[in-house]
Amino acid sequence: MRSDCPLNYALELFGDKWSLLIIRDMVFFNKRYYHEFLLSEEKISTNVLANRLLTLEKNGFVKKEKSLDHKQKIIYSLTEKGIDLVPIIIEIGLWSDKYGDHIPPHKKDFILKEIRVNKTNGIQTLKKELHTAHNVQKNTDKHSD
Amino acid sequence: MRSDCPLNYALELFGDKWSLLIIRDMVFFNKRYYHEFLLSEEKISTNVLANRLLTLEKNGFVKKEKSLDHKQKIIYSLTEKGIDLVPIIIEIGLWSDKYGDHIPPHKKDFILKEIRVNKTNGIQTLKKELHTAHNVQKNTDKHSD
DNA sequence: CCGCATCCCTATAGATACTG
DNA sequence: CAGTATCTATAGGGATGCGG
Repeated sequence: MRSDCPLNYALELFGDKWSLLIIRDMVFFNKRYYHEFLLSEEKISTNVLANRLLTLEKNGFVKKEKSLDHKQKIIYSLTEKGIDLVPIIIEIGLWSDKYGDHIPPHKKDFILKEIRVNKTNGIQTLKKELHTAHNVQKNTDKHSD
Repeated sequence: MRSDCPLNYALELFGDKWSLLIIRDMVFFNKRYYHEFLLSEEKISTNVLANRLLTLEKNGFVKKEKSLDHKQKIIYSLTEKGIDLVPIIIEIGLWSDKYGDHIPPHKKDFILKEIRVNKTNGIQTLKKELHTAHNVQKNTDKHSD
C-alpha cells in the first residue's frame, strides 16, 4: 500500500480499468458465468478476466461456487462488500450523464434506472435481489452491445 | 474507447491510480502547486505527475495558470467538471469507512467531514470555495502525512 | 464444452537522474 | 520550478494449450 488514505485504499482494491466493469456486469446485467463476462463490449481478454476474478475473490468482492445442475460450470456472485460498490457506480453514472455528451442516451438507461430504484427503495432491494440471483434463475437481461 | 458505456467512459478518463488522488489533494488539502502534489504520501513520481496533470487538463478537469506574484510558478485549479468528481470521492470514502478497518480513524476525517458539509450545504458551497481558492490565499491545511 | 494457464509480444506505468 | 530523458517494470492483448 502506498498510503493509508481511505481513497487510496479503495483505489488499490478496485481502482483499475476492469474491476468495476465486472461488478457492473454482475449487478446490472445479471452476469454470473465466465463466458458471459467475455461477451461484454469492452472485450476483456481471458487472462485479464481470470486474474481480476481471482483478485476480486481474494479481496472479498466476489464469491465462486459450482453450479448445481452443471457441475463443470462456475457461478460468480457478489458479496455484500461488492454490492456496496453500487453507490459509487451510481455516482460515476450521474457524472457521466452530465459530462458524457456523446454517450447514446439508451446506454445510460441501466444506470439511471437504478438511480430511480435506489432513491425510492434504496440499495437494500438490490441486495435482496442479488442474494437470491444465483438460486433463482432469472431471465438474463441482454447487455445491449 | 473500449465502449460507450457511461461507466467505462468515466473509467477511461479518471479510472487510474493517480487522477482521483490529485483531485483529492486539490479539493481537500488545497494543493495547487506541482511540488505540493509531489509531497503527498503516495509519492507520485515527477513524470507521472506531469503526465496526469496534462491529461487532466486536456480532459477539462483541471486548468493551469501562472501565478500573478511569482510568474515562474504555475497554479493548478479545478474546473466545475473536476469538482463534480467530489460526490464520487465521497461515496468511495463511505465505502472505505465501512470496509477499511485498518485505516486510522483520523485519516478518514477529511472525507467524513466533507460528507457532513455536503449533506447540509451541498457541493455548491465547496464549488464557491474552490472557485475563489486561487484568488484568495488560504491557510493551506496540512496534509497529515 | 468450460474455466482458466501459458507464452509471446507490445504498450503503458513508473522510478530515478537530469535539464531548460 | 516544473518538468524531460532514460531506463525498467508491470499491465494487457491475442493465440493457443490443457485439465476436468
